[in-house]
Amino acid sequence: MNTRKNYHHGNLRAEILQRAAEVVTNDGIEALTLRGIARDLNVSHGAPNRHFRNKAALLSALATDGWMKIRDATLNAAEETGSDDPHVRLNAMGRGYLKWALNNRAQFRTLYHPDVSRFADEELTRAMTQFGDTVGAAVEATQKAGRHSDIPLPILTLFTNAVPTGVAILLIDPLMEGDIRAGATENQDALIEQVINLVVPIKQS
Amino acid sequence: MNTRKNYHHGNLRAEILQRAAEVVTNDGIEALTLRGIARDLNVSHGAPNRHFRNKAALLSALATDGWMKIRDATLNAAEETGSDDPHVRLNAMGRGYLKWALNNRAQFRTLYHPDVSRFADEELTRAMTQFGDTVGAAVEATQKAGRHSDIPLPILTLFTNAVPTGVAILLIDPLMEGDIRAGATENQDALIEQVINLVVPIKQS
DNA sequence: TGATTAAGTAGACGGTGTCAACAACGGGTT
DNA sequence: AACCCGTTGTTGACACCGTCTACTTAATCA
Repeated sequence: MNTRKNYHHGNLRAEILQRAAEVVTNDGIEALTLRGIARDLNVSHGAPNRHFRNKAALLSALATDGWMKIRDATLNAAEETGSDDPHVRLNAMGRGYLKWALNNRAQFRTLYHPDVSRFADEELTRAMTQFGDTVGAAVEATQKAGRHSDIPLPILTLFTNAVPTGVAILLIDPLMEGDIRAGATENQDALIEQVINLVVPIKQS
Repeated sequence: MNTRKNYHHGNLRAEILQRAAEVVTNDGIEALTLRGIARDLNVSHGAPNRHFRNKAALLSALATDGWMKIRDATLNAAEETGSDDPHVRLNAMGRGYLKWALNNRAQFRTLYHPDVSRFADEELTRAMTQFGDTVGAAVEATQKAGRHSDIPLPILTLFTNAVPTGVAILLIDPLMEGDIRAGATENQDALIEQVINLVVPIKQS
């Protein structure tokens, strides 16, 4: 489609990232290949190496993007409540996280993929840290407001994080679909709401 | 060590599985290679193909073994309580699951690895179903005993499953170790106990 | 204009999974 | 005992992959 005549591509790096995201979405991480992407972009097989030191770096960039996006989704969900009740906000964050994960399954998978985390570069760790800080602060706020005030904050944070993470992984795994028919899109929102309410119950005021 | 003179190996399939488990444990899934295993066993590079149709089938067998082992660990933990209180039993199951996962990190990772679940064979799905049934029954028992009796059983099951799963994945991910220093082995048991108590509180009698 | 550097190309290398053709073994059947 | 035949292991080939190096082209800037 892009009948460029330029020898220089201009923004190959961005196009590689976009195409990689498509491939991961359509065919999964295991189908991602540097040479394949180069072919898709009508570019020589060595071109991607100019922009990504190796395949792990590409994966890493993809995961970095994912962490930033899921952080945005989480934060936006909190803002959209228009409330300043920590419980209401954290509850919304959990739902926002889960909704994003279920609507971007392939990219979500990259976040916890072994090939990614093993060779994480600095950008990736920073993106993860930012996400962790964001939800960490929200969890702390709920505890100060009285939620499980008797247990250590790190434990409460771990628990709070684990539920959306675990639910997303269970629901996304194709093998589980048989067991959990709740994955159907119709009642997806209801499912999310009910399961998140178990972690962060909204106080009746 | 095995200075076999036989042309026929006898139990090559079992040895491949064992060696594969070692490799995964030591160097991770991404280091697993059919040819490498063949080399390690002093066998031609094509030999493994007689026992596993392709690499995915080997991974699948590994995951099947993992599901059976983690089910055993879970069931044993319940038995060792010597109690018939559903809450006590389910609580112990959660701890047994988590302990097994943290002590067998590499194999645990195979359970949710994308390359595995995508090409699951019948054995694997059966092993997963058995695990699911086991904990599903335990969860149902707690609900009948009064735990969250107001919400649908599938939701409660999903939630109960998600916590140990999510916690294990978060603690195992090498990138998280910075954030969650609770992974240290000394207080690992205490951590497990506290986080599981948040999902399945033990009734004071 | 001319030099320097970034960006893309072309070819090679070793490694991998998988397949097909072949060879060795072992257990029945006669 | 001789034979047959299916199982298991071997060998060689193929296509593909990631990565490296040397080369070429284009763009920038003094």
